[in-house]
Amino acid sequence: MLNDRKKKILQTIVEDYIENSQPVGSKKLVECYDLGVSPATIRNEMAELEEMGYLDKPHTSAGRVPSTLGYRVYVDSLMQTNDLKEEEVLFIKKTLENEIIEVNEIVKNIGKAVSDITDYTVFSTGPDVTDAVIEDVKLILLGSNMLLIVVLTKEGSVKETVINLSKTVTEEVIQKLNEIIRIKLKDEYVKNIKIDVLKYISNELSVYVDILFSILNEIMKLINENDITLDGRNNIFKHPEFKKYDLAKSFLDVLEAKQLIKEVLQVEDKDVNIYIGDENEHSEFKDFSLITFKCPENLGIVGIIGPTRMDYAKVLSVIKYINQILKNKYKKGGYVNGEKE
Amino acid sequence: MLNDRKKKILQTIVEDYIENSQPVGSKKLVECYDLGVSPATIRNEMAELEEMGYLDKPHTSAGRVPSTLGYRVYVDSLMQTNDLKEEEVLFIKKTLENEIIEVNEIVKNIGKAVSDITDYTVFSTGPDVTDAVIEDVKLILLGSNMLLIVVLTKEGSVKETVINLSKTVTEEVIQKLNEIIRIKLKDEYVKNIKIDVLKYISNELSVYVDILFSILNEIMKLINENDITLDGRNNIFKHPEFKKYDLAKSFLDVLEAKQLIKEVLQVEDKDVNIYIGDENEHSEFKDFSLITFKCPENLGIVGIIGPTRMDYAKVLSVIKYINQILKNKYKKGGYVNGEKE
DNA sequence: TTTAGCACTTAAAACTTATGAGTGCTAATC
DNA sequence: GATTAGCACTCATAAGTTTTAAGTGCTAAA
Repeated sequence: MLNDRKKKILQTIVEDYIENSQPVGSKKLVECYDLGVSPATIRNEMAELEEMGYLDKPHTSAGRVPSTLGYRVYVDSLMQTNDLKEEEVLFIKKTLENEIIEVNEIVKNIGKAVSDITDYTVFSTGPDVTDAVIEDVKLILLGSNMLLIVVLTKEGSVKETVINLSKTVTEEVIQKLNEIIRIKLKDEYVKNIKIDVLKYISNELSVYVDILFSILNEIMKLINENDITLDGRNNIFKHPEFKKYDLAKSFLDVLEAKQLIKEVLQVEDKDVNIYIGDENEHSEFKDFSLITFKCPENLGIVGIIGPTRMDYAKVLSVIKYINQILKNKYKKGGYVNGEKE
Repeated sequence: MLNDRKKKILQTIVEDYIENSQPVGSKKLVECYDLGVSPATIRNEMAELEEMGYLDKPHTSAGRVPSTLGYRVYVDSLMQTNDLKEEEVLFIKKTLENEIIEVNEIVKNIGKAVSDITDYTVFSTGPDVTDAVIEDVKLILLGSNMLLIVVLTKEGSVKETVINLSKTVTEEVIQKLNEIIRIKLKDEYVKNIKIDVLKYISNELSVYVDILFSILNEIMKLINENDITLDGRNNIFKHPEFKKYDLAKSFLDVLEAKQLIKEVLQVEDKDVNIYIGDENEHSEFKDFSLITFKCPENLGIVGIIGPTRMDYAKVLSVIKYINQILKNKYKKGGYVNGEKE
């Protein structure tokens, strides 16, 4: 479909534009890159590439800019990932070596590393809870009417919350409730825990049925919640397109829409997905590009968001490297309760 | 020092500028406000006010703008707080009525209410830990080598963290450690807990001295940490001065500097402090105004940050009202373990 | 097929000229 | 003496104009 020269030209334009954020003209292309033909030839090719939909022209006398389709082709078949710089490798290693207590922290470290190295904004969320299996539930009475609920999963996630109890209960009652809940929920897949299971549990114990129900309710909330961590929020200011007030504002507004971000991260597609500009399903993202990365061993999902003129190759190189580290480190089925299995 | 007319003119200029963010001229002043004199007279007065340092002139043909000193005088002696609108009163009441489980949530609710009503950015932090008295410490073994540490204070704050244990320990050992720690720390003022106390505790138990020490260490960290909550981060976009890219950027950068914000909130001055522009000690704040509000009954501290052209009267009215509600609600010495004492 | 040459396009930058809001001063008025 | 009408002056902003330069597309020659 595209001859080699067109491919080369398209690739060069995309890469130059990503680097300099300036429309690329035929003359510059010939001068800076070794293409072996004259500007006129390039112009002819560029005109064809534009007609085919791979390039856009901001206006007649500007150079060319990649279209969404142009980026798409670049990302799918022209781009190549590179080895990271030594300091980047070291930085990632160091960040991922931070002592990890709880499985959700792994993805937090990843998010931090990626945002620092790429200069983009990164959001991340821990292991998918619906795949999780409950390991243990602990109820701890604090004072006379606060209850700390801790849910542990086999994957090593620890989730806690504190609730108010509607009436005062004794340590013994709590222990009994805890025992019941533990027996019923231990080794259960989170996705299988439905309201009727909870009803069944609460039926067994009629005196404290209201307390039990509110505890179970809270447990449901806990295990189904997945917090979003945001890194490098202000990194947008490092990219010239965001000097436009409105774009910066809409970007920052998107970051605040946690629910939206949750949805966007829950893609059931490949492990690494790239959504360029208006390829994004949600219109709020149409001026940005999004790369999602599902970490191996269900460690979590990371989303990198930046301008459509994003350094896709760089981001993917980083992801690739991190993916490899994670695979080695957490090879055999995940990270459980603070140690490798 | 300032005659009544000058006061009236200064007040009117400040208020008009706060409302419209446009330099105020003599003609407009006479037209819109009932001053009873001609523009020429106003001009003479304004020239004097400028000479005295209360007004600034962006340029010859612009109107006047309050200087820091002008705002200062306004805030100190000209401004009057107003009753809130009914819907604002209702909104605050509703927000503060949210079920509160833990004492730190009160100030979070306050922060949210203030940022929603004032359209400024608000940060908040819970009760001052150094005044706190430890109520209880709970150690809960999760799996074989994760330990959940919970510290309760008499004030009703609950702080938790999970640590990795360097070696596997049994439930019994943890119980024993917990007992020792509880006895030593219960009813102790946080500010009195020093390293030597901890050393003394750990000396009593020599076998697990390293584990105990890391637990104590973590408890120290926990009780001395005070998280900052941020509300209405993107509210800055509601104020025209932040259409200037650089100002918006520096504002958002300040918000990320959590350590700086912590310092700024720890003022040991009055309960309500107003820092206008370059009155701020930290140069990062010199383009903004900051109002700090120390909630009654040591519930926490709230900081409201906005442009120097901030609606001080509005913010103070809101603070005043909230202060009154809090005083009534938590009258007798605070909020303990989920209920009023 | 490639390219030199050139007329054409156009955004952005650099000037230029209004416009108008606001001032400060002077001299007349209350 | 305080106030104000009148008016020349200032200056940022907006609007309009010209220049510049980067880039294009087309034609005809290589």
